[in-house]
Amino acid sequence: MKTTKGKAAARSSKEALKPVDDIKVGKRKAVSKPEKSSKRQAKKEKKAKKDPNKPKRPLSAFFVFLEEFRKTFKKENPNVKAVSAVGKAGGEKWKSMSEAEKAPYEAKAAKKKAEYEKLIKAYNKKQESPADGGDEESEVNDEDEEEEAQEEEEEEDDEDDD
DNA sequence: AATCTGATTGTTACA
DNA sequence: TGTAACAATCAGATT
Repeated sequence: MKTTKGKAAARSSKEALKPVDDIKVGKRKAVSKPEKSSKRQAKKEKKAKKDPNKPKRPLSAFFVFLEEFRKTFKKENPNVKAVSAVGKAGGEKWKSMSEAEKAPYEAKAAKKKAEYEKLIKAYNKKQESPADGGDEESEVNDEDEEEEAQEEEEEEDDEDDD
């Protein structure tokens, strides 16, 4: 049962038709120490959805850009239904973009990261055993810490000379 | 039916 | 320090 082992091209026959000969892209993992093979968690949250409160990792600038790119890509390529197509196209475009272009995306990603830290902290707290013999300074109030940090910071003041 | 896969890069987390 | 896996997406594919 190596359901999780599926090579870059094994079961699916749509995009998996790609030649696995020199595809070095799909080998991000198992680069030199596959001995452990002790994955901390499942690969997707779908299966390991045991903790619905667990915050997902912050999307990287690339992913933030991808979300927008996907719309555009699908709009111009409504026939393309392969996720890999957008991934590849987005990847190349991303590399083609200048850091100045990625800047706004990185800024967005930075916010996600900040929120993630906050969420993960709260998540850790919930996991921790609150029943700790000690003096707690009125910690939990209603065990319902809903996020409420909606701040729109637009720091765009850098366009003058050209 | 529900889980899983592929592909991109970045980022996070552990040893 | 470095590796390893996951973050979204979408429709097919597999269990």
